[in-house]
Amino acid sequence: MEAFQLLSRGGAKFDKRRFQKDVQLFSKAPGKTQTPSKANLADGELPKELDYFKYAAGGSGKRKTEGGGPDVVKKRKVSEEEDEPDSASEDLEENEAEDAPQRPRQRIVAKGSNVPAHADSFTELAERYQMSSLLLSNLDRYGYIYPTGIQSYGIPILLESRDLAAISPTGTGKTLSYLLPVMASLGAPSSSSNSDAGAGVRAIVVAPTRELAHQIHNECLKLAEGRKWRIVLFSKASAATLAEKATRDKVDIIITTPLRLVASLRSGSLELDNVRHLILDEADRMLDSEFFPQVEEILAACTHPSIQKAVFSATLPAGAEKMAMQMLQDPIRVVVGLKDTPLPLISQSLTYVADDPSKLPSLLTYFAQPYNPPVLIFTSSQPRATSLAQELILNGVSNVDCLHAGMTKKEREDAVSRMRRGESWVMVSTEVMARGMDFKGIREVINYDFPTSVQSYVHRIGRTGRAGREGKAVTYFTDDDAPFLKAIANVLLQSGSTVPEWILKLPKPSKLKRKQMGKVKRAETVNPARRIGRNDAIKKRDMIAGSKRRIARETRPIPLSETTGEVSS
DNA sequence: AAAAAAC
Repeated sequence: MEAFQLLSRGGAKFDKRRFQKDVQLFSKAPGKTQTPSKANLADGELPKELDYFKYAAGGSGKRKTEGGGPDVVKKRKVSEEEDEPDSASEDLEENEAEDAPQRPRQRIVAKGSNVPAHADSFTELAERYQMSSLLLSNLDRYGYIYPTGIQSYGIPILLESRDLAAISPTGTGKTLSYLLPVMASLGAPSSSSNSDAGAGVRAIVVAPTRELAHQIHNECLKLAEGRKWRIVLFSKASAATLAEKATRDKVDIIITTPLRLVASLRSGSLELDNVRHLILDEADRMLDSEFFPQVEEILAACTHPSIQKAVFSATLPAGAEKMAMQMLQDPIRVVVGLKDTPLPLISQSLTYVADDPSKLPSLLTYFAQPYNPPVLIFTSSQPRATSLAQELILNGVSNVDCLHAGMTKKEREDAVSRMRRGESWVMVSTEVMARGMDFKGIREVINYDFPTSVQSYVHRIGRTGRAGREGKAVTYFTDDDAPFLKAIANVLLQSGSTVPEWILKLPKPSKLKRKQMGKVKRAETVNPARRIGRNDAIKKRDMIAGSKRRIARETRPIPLSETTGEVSS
């Protein structure tokens, strides 16, 4: 591992010309620059639904501290010039009024009892809820100009102490949607004269990976600047410190992964009886079968009668949503855009690679041509991530990094910071990077291994195209991936990308399976050996059906493209 | 449907 990091450190220097296209895009900002300012916030004439332009201004604005300020302007320009009434924008506008909008608009639906009015600006929020001027100036300092859709709807709901299930696409500012109201309603740090604060931790944010918890912690620290909040990124070390009561009582917010918190609960070193705010980020992940038992334990430990709970995600399958609604009290459900759908800003494509051995050559061909770094590559397992990274390095690809949960804490941290500094051109990773991570300006996501669910797909490709930027996502698929191909293809379609017609003609796997069960005798579907030598049609159908009982390896894999005629009938 | 991730 070390050797390969060394290898990856060497090689060509960062080539600025690679970015020239952007630099030009950014700097040739036209007359209508209109630097976002407070004056804009005051005009109060904003539409009820926040459009992408507005969203982009708010979201990419925060990048001005990290680099490339003018992109706020750039995005605005792009949005204004675009008048592509393509299927994606139409989808998103299905509930929109009659005025034919030139820009795609987000559809925002808030359901629940007595839904608080949304707020169109941060100043409006501050006035309505007496938010501290410090929070407001920190927003300003970090370039948050306009609230995004989810912020504009979600923040008032949380500030009015309501429970919330928030569904909003990747990269649309969900983190701020809960951090801001939590900090605003905590009022002041516990250590100061805050009479009704009580003793012990007052707010908890739970996230599925260390990297994401770390990132949320950083965001939280930004908002807290200038005041002595005690915001703790929960780790082994901080857990040990928090075991002392004197320390524990002064903590305001803990940001943690579930098992870390549960470990402290079990050891009796931490009590959550004063927790007033509990946030589950990546809620569907937190409620899946692996994490849910831990989340249950956390929920059970939060015994304060007036606890506020909220869940956030870009995806929330029906089952997870049901569970979420059960744990929430009189919740309000906010959906921005279409559930389980990527932003149309991400141009997606599917690439057929016949089988696993064909993937590496395809990827190397890709890297042999000019490409836009940084690129994030997803594999299905830790060993595959490691070996793919090594292969890329051996084949001369520059600045390759790897990140998966099998690496040490330090290795992971180092990989993330190289990514943050823009030193990684190519990051090979696993599902651990799929959710929540906000690396600035990832230009392209490559699904080297096919994602195992629509949710995984949506989150993975959501690492690009964040905060109003454009992004590109390529997904490799093999014959083995056929059973799940159509579901993903539909996601592409729904978000405005195009899909080869033959893929759309694929029947639903389950349906086909049933059909096949009717035709093929039971014994044959049970015994894979019996199928060898059968005619191609059956083999093909087997592949499409994705039966676990695969045809023996010696059978030549049949490219899916050759099979469409038959299976689509 | 299944791996990854959480300590």
